[in-house]
Amino acid sequence: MQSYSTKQRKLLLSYLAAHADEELAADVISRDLSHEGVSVSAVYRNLAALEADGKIQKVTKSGTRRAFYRFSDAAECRRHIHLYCTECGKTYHADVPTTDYVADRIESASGFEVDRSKTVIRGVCRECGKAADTTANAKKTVNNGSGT
Amino acid sequence: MQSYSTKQRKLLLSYLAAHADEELAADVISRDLSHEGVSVSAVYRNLAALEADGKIQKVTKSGTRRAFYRFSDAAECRRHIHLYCTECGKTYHADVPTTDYVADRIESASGFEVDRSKTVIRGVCRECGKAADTTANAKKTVNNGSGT
DNA sequence: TTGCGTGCAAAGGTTTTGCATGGCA
DNA sequence: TGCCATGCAAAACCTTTGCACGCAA
Repeated sequence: MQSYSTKQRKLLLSYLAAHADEELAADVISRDLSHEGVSVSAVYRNLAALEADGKIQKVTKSGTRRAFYRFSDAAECRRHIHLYCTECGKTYHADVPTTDYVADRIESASGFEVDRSKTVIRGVCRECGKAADTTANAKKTVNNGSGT
Repeated sequence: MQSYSTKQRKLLLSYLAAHADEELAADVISRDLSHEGVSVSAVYRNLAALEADGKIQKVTKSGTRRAFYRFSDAAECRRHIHLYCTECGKTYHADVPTTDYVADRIESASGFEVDRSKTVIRGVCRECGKAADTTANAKKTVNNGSGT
């Protein structure tokens, strides 16, 4: 299947690049791009294509019905695992040595080949962890849901 | 908020327990449970509550519009990271030492506190990796999408 | 008895699609 | 020129909700 480089496609791509590592809702992207003449369907269609292509990831958030899309620069990001802070929503990059270390360890232990580009580790970043510690004085239990 | 133990709730819980680590669509759960008198709304409402409670996770899959839910036994699973094979859809458990190793490494390198119960590492399991290798003789490129 | 949970069906919001037209190569 | 991509609006779909009733505690 051929693929043309249309104005809409370019705009979407540059929008995504400008918002790398953020989790974006389709309607937000759509709204921001509508000024420049990109229709909702174009956004959805391109988003779907990019996702099928592995260039962006679709994620779900609790409490809302819509899907969110996350883009990261391929060359830059293929190498390392992402750390997503469930408190502030920011995404961090684990450094390459750490990533390699982690991936190797898992691969040698389980024979499981880690796909760095698709793996997102969830947890709490340093900043939010600090904040929580402070709060913890008053309220000891911070984030101890049960879970899997 | 009080919480009653209803027939539907029990059925859903035991259904989830019987399908631990699988990624289940709400309508599938609903269909399977409808025989025993659990309505769609009950399924959704309970699923939402369980998710808000951190007991199950909601995930998105590419190519479909619906949400999938994954349950794992809390006591058993809180300790280790999950490895989700994007080829066959199975979820594996990294052993506890490996999990600790990985989590510690990330925590010490980035100050990022890993939430084991919410982290799912994506990649290809040993079985599927083997299968791919065999195929690779004919077709060298196996799964090299770009990505983040 | 109190009030949470359920079922049903209607409402809701997000995402997908059909069709005619526009634009890239 | 040939075909992919876009726009628009309607359709589809999954999920959520309102309301009255049932049931756990």
